[in-house]
Amino acid sequence: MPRPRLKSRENLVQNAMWVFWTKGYYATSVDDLVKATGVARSGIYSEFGGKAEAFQSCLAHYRKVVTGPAIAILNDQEDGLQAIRQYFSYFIDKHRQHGLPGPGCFIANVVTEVAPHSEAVDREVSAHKAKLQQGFKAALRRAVGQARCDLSPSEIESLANFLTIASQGLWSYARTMHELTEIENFARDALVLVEAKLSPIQEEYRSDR
Amino acid sequence: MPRPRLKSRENLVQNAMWVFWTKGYYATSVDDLVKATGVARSGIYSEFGGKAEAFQSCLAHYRKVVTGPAIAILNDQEDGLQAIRQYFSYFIDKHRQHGLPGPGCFIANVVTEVAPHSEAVDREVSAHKAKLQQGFKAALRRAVGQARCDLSPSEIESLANFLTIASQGLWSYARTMHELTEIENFARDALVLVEAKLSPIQEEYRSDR
DNA sequence: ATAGTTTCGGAACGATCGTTCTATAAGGGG
DNA sequence: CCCCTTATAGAACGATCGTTCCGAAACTAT
Repeated sequence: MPRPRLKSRENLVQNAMWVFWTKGYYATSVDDLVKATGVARSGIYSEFGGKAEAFQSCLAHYRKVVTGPAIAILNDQEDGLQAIRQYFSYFIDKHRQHGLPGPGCFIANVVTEVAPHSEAVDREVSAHKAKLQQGFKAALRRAVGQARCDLSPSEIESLANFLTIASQGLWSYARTMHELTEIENFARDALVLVEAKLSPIQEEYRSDR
Repeated sequence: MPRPRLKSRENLVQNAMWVFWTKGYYATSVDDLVKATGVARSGIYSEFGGKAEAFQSCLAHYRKVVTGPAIAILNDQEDGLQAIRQYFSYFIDKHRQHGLPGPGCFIANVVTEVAPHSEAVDREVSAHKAKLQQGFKAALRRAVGQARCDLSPSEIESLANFLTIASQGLWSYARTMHELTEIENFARDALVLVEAKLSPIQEEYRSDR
């Protein structure tokens, strides 16, 4: 009965997400969304409700199609160390496709710009952080078992938390980096540190304080 | 001869900086600056030139009064490890004063929100990153000497780069953290990793790939 | 006291913001 | 065929944006 939607509606969320991701929330106008998506103003309002809700939907979409698969690698790849390696490779590949300076991680951008102003966004960010951290933890647990070293559960928890926050720094700076090797070097160094932690004798040489 | 400026002009940059720092660039209006600083619109325009220039001045001011002293600790504190410890303590103390969730690091906020849209801001961010990284490098060099271990210059460079980017993640997430211990734990874990790196025997147990 | 100079407070500008509304176009069921 | 529903494009809304402008206030040097 009704007039059929134009095909542009199929990719509405995907295209809107890209605009918010690269330009940020406040610097993106509804007109930007109209132009970038090819969907009429009313279409955007009927689909999302408003700019704030559109942003929220794009953020959820990002978690589903971008960070979801990345965290799945951490959870599913049997070799724990290899899982962490592939997690970084996943984002590095994305940045290779997008070109540098890249868009970084949508969530990393949102943490500083929007999360402090919106409870709903803050909850989404917290949920992501928890999922990522638990992914790192799962991967580290497997790595510890495979390396037969003696990291305690609380040490694994700490290291997972550290990796979560540290990689946030990487995806932030990816927005200003001009060379892919800068990202690759960080990932390599992170893995070297994890591997050092997994060395069975690390306890003997703890610092004195 | 002329009418004297009100005393509010003395703290103009300081107060304007705080607004940009906590609210971000696009979410801050010139009216917000007027209200927060107590300086008339014309005063702000005669002082800075415009909103963009005001932001640039505040960013430079932030580097002078906030990150400058922090990086000075890395460069001046004789004990290299202690220098890194005090660098983190410096920001943790600031967040203790400000309360949580805190403002994070102004520059960390700017990297994601503004740097991709402004060459001038991007240059300021790059300059900061270089200074911080070279501070970490100087502190690490002293720490290596004091621990009598065998880290190569390029390994020191890598570790300094890693710490620079990783701490960026910390100051980003500080905007959403509700417990000071979350920040303290990250700092502690970072130092544990550095200390592990400084163990003289770490080379023997390198991973196989 | 008066004239001169600069800041102050706030009105006013055009542009753009997010949002709402309206008239038109496009198909499916009677 | 006509009607009904819904999406479209775009006009229009009030609010707010960054910026400019102006009269009144405030202090000094004469």
